[in-house]
Amino acid sequence: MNYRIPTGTKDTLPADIPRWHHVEKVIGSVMRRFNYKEIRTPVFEYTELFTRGIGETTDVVGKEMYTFLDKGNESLTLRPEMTASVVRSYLENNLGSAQPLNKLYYLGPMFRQERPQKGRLRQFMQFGVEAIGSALPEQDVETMLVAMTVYEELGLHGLTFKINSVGCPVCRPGYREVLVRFLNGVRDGLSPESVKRLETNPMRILDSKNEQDVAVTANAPLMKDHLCDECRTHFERVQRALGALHIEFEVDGRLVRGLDYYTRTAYEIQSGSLGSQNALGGGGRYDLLAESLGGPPTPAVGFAAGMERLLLVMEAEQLPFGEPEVLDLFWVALGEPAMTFSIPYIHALRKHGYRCDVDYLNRSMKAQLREANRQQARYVVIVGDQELQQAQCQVKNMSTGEQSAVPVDSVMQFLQSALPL
RNA sequence: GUGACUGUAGCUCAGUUGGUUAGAGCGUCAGGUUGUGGCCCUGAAGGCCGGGGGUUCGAGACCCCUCAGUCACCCCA
Repeated sequence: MNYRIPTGTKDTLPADIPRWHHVEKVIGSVMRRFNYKEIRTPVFEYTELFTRGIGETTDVVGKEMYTFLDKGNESLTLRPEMTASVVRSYLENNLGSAQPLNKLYYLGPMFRQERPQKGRLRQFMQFGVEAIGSALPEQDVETMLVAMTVYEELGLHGLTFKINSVGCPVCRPGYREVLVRFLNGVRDGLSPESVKRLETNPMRILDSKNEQDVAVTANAPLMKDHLCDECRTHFERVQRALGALHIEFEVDGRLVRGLDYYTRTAYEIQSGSLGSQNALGGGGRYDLLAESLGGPPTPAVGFAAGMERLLLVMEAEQLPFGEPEVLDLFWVALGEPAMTFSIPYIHALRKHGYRCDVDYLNRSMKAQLREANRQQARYVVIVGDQELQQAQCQVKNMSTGEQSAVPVDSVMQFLQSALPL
C-alpha cells in the first residue's frame, strides 16, 4: 500500500455509519425541540477571522491551525472551531437585523494539528449551538440544557458538570493584578510553562494539571471571588436557574477555557469513561466577540461538543447504537435471461419503498443465498430457468425457511402482505 | 513539540535460549447438495514478519536508524 491516511484522521467505514446516524438523529431532534436552527459555513475561512476571534495567544491559534496560502496568496485556515465562523456569518448576513435573537446549531468537521491520542484527532466532528443576541443568564442555562439533553437521550450518565465565571472587562483587569501579584510570590514553585504564561495568560495557570502548579496555587485568588456586581449577579442567576432545574453542578473556580473570547459564564461537561481527554463538551458566554469582529456589541453564548468522544463514551458504556438496516428482499436471479427478466420487478419494488438487492456477480445459488443471509434479508425471491418458463418465482422466508411458488406479477402483493411498509 | 510503549494474514493474536517451508481463531472464497442460506465437515486463497542498515554460518526474534500507531504531557472537543 503506497497511500496512507494522514496522521490524526480517520475513515468512517460503512459499519460505523449507523452509530453516527443515530447520534446525529438525536442531536437533530433535540435541536428541533429547543428551536435551534442549523447553520452551515465553509470549512475554511480567512486566517484573520480566527486569529482575531479566538485570540493570538491561545494554543489553538498559536500552534494548532492548518493555515495555508491559496493561489491568490490569501492566507486561509481550516476551521479549528466553529464559534468564530458562526459569528462571522451572523454579521455578514445581517442575521441580527432579521430578528433580535438567533439560536443556531451546527455539526461538522474541525481541524487542529496536535499529536493525536485517545479522544483527540486532527480532524474531528463537533456539534454545538450559538445563541446570539441574548444577555440573559437563562440563555446560558438553555445552552447547557441542550448539551445535557443530548447526552441524556443517548443514555449517558454520571457526567461531571462544571461551571465558572471568567468575569468581564470591568472586573478582570483588577483580578488579574491580584492574581499576578500572588503568582509572582510563588514564582519559583511554578513550572516553566506557567512562568511563561505569567506574562501572556496568567488565568490559565490555574487550570494547569502540573502537580507543582496545583500545589503552589492551592490558595490562589479566584476570579469568581472578584467579580463585579453585574458579573456576580449573572453568575448567581445561572446557578439559581440550574437549581430550579435540579441539575447537579460543581462551581470550579479554576475552570478557564482556552479560547480568549469567553466572558462571564464558562462551563465544561466531563466524562469519567474517557481517557485524559475527558472533556465531552464545553462552552460559555462571549459577549465581546461580535464587536471584536467588527460588528455591533452583541451578547452571545454557546457550546461545542466533540462527537468522537461522545461515541467513545457510548462504546465504553456499551450503550445501544444504531444497527445496520437489514434487507427486505434479496433477489436471486440465475443466469442472464433471469437477470434481464428480473430487473424491472426489482426496480418497481425499490420505487415502492422496499429495500432490495440482487447479485451482480453472477454467482451460484448457494453463494447468492449466503449473500442474502449475510445481508440478513427477510425474504429471498428466486428466479431461474424453470421459473422463467412459468412466469413464476420462489419466494422464501429466510427466518422460517418456508418457500412457495408465486406468480412473478404477484411478488409485490405478496411482500405487501408479508412486510407492510 | 516532549516522553513511554507497540508494529507478524482483512481482523484478533501465537511464534521456545537466534535454527529448515512463519502458524491459529475469526472473516473471505470454493466444495460437501448438477437449484437452496445459517450449524457442521473439507479445502483454498491471503504475509517483502512496517521500512532500511548491522551482528551472525543463519534474524520474525538481537543492535542502530527510520516510519507508523497507541497512550501520556501539553491543550482541548
